[in-house]
Amino acid sequence: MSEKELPKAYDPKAVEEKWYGFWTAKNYFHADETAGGASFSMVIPPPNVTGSLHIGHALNNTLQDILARWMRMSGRNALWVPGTDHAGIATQNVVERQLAQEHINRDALGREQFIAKVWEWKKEYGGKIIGQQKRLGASCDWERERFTMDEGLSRAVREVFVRLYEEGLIYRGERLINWCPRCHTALSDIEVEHEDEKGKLYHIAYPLSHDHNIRLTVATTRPETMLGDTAVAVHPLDPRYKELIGKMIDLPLTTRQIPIIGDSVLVDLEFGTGAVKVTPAHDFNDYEAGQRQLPNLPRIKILDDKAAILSEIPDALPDVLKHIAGKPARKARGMVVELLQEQGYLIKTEDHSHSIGKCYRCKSVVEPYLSPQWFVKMQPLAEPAIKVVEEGRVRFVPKGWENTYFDWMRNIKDWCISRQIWWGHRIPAWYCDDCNAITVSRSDATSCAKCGGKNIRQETDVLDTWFSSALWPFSTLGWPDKTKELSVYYPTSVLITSFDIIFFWVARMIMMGLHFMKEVPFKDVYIHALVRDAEGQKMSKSKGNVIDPLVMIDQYGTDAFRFTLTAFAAQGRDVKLSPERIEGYRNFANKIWNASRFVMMNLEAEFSPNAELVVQHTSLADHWILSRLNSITKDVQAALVEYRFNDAASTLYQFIWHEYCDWYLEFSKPALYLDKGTPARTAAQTVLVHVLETALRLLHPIMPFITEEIWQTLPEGVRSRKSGVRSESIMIAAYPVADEKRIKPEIEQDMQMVMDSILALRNIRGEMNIAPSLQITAVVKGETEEICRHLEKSAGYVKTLARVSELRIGVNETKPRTSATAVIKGAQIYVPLEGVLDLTQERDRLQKEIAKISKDIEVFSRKLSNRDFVDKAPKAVVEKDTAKLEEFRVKREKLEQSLKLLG
RNA sequence: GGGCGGAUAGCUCAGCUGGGAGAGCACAGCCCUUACAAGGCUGGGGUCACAGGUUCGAUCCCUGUUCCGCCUACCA
Repeated sequence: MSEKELPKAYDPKAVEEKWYGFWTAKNYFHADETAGGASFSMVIPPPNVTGSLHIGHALNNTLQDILARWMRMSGRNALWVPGTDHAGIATQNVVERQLAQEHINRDALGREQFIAKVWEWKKEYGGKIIGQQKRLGASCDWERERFTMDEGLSRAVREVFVRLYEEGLIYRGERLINWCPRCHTALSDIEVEHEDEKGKLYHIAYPLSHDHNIRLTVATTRPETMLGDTAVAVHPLDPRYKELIGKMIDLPLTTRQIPIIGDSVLVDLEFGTGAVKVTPAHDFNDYEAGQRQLPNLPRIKILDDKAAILSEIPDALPDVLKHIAGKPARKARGMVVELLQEQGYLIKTEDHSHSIGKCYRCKSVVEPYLSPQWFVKMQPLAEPAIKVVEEGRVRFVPKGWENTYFDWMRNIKDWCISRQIWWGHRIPAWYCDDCNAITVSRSDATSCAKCGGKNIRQETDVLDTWFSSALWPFSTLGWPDKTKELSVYYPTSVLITSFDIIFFWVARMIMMGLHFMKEVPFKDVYIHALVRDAEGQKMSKSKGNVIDPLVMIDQYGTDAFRFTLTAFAAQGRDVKLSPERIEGYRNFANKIWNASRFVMMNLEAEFSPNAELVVQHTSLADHWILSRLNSITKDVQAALVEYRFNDAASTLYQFIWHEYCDWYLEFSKPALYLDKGTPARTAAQTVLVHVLETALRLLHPIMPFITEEIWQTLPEGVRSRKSGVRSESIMIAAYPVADEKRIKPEIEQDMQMVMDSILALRNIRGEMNIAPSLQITAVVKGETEEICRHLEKSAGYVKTLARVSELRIGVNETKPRTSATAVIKGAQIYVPLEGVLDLTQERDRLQKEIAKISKDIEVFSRKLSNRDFVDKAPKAVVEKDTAKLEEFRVKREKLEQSLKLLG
């Protein structure tokens, strides 16, 4: 047989590292900005340095790698920029925890030392995820790997900050913001996750100042904040209370008297008691209502930065504070309620569920907190960003996500960008102790820009991590310098990401890209699904349902894992993943492996394809598989263009397994068993290996490793060439392009008839329990001479694949006595059963089939006797159905005859 | 409260602009046939969530209902 033999089963471990090393050594992943040609570019969503590759990254990176490899093979100057995000709060938390184990406290360490520790940590662990992306096969240009805190990107951050400040789009002010008492920092609105919680609604009576016998009952879920109440609101149209507006009320537990105000936004007539306590320092609604109604309404803070009750609150009774000062808000709640009850102010308590905000990093309850922060004015930036999506200059795929984007963008609020942590880009602003002016500067300031004084100190806050991510598409390409990279690769071609960071990242990139580059950052945004477990649950460590990509890769191989993710990445659907699925595609990899092994076994070492021989000796099966190959090449290309990754995957799966392996390899066997050098054999070999080689190239973007491994073992002459030069790797070979002339529907139809005949005969064998080893006789009655001639030519296929020793074909053939019958389009097939038959079973089968077809006939007759249908439906449809009905009738007649003949 | 998506075979899902319901897995039967048992061949299995409407005809379009996800919100 052959000199070249592959191992019997595909072993991913043995090949993956080898080829990844090869590709890297050859520098294939590197994109050359001076190379010219049409470019294709993407930036990776930078994973957190703290992260390790989870299944979401794996899907995200796989899809990008498919595009990168496909585009590269298609001749584009393809760049995929990798990198990591410093992930301010997340990383600081991780390092703090690590230090805590060594009993080191952040504050004791000091800012400088702590940051040094984080860098140390980053150096040691920050590269972990990069290594994992490499195991996934990611073809990123690693020479261009960036980090959001590296020198160049930090420069971009400062440039952006200063320019926005100078344009008046960044400002500092005291506002009510979301505060995480655990991380000890401000958060932006979208960094707060809302969760439903079962709580209580407390009804508390506030006595009117001028007459203690009249009491107004307010309802609240947070009684402890009442110490910060500075008003009570009622609806201005509420007949119960409108007389009271403007009157004063005594705030229980304090000596404070506060006004009753009317506010139609704050108060819902239908809810609670119709009266609301107003705590502007600790509630967003109340803060806004205060600004709306009484700009001078005092804001009394009652919680400190750890969400504990302050020890000094204006007008609070001393005994109250002695009691609860220093207690966390939640604990204080019960104590306040107790006090109110003792003093007769608590009217009642009822169950009530409402949503509370939690920190997206540490899940602590977030407090509205009054503090000075830095903000970006968003509306001027949002408007052009809305426009480009409306105009289609940025296209979301699937389109539905555009609504999500618009909703948020049209109601956008100013972005709180300051964080009270240490790890991140320190805000380049300096406060002057002499004149209080703020100096904002690209380089570290040494004196006050206003008074020239040297008494300045830098802002201690750092920027929100997402501030630097927003610049990613251009900062990674060298901005603010005018680089060749920017001119070649910006705007990038497509961004691949998941929906949960549309606000955090996608929207902000569009805004910043438009503002600073005057051009969109990417033309398409492909939003992929979220990966869930087999039960549809979000994967999380606490649920214990996490599938570790690295474990899957170890177990089933990278290619099988990648293929699984691709196959399930249907647009707009969540991916439900389970190891069994990966196993299924591991089997696919093995199938490809063995098919290749078969091909190789049937090639001489010195084999070289012979195109001329193919022209002269091409069989029907050859034409057929070539037609199918070109047809699916077209489909795969079309699917990739439209980001229908799953369609590309299933098309290839279907073709390789069920057309190439199941049928074509079997068809080719007779020719392959001819003597060496026989023209028909050489022709078959040529087609066999050509289709394999093309299919491997089509599949390479999804399954890079196995395709390279097999491709490299193919004989020299059959590996595709690029401009006449044999490619030294499949990853730089040309991506197949369909040759439309080779797609021949009539050939596919002819082949279908052959396959139908084989299926029919197999079916008879199966149903009649004819031993597989037993050769049978088959009689075919074709409806026309043409059909008979065609089947006669293909008799070899039928004989081999259906194990038929004697095959009689003709228009005048008749049904032999006691034979099984099968009807296919254009012919009847009979198998004499003498010696092998089970009459009862066969009778059952025929009766069943007659019943089935009778039902079809009934349906169609009814349809065709409907005058409306015949008159109004398109002619072609009516004709088609009429023909079908006739076909069914003939078929039924044949079946009934067979049944009779069977006796 | 607002919005989006889903409901098709036991399971997971395809079904493009309406024209006799599909795949994979699982299941059952038969096969170690010289590429592959991680395999081959064959088979069973569905009122397309429910109720209306449009149409000659609806899994597909429209309306409503129920259930399930998710996003979003200033639900004291």
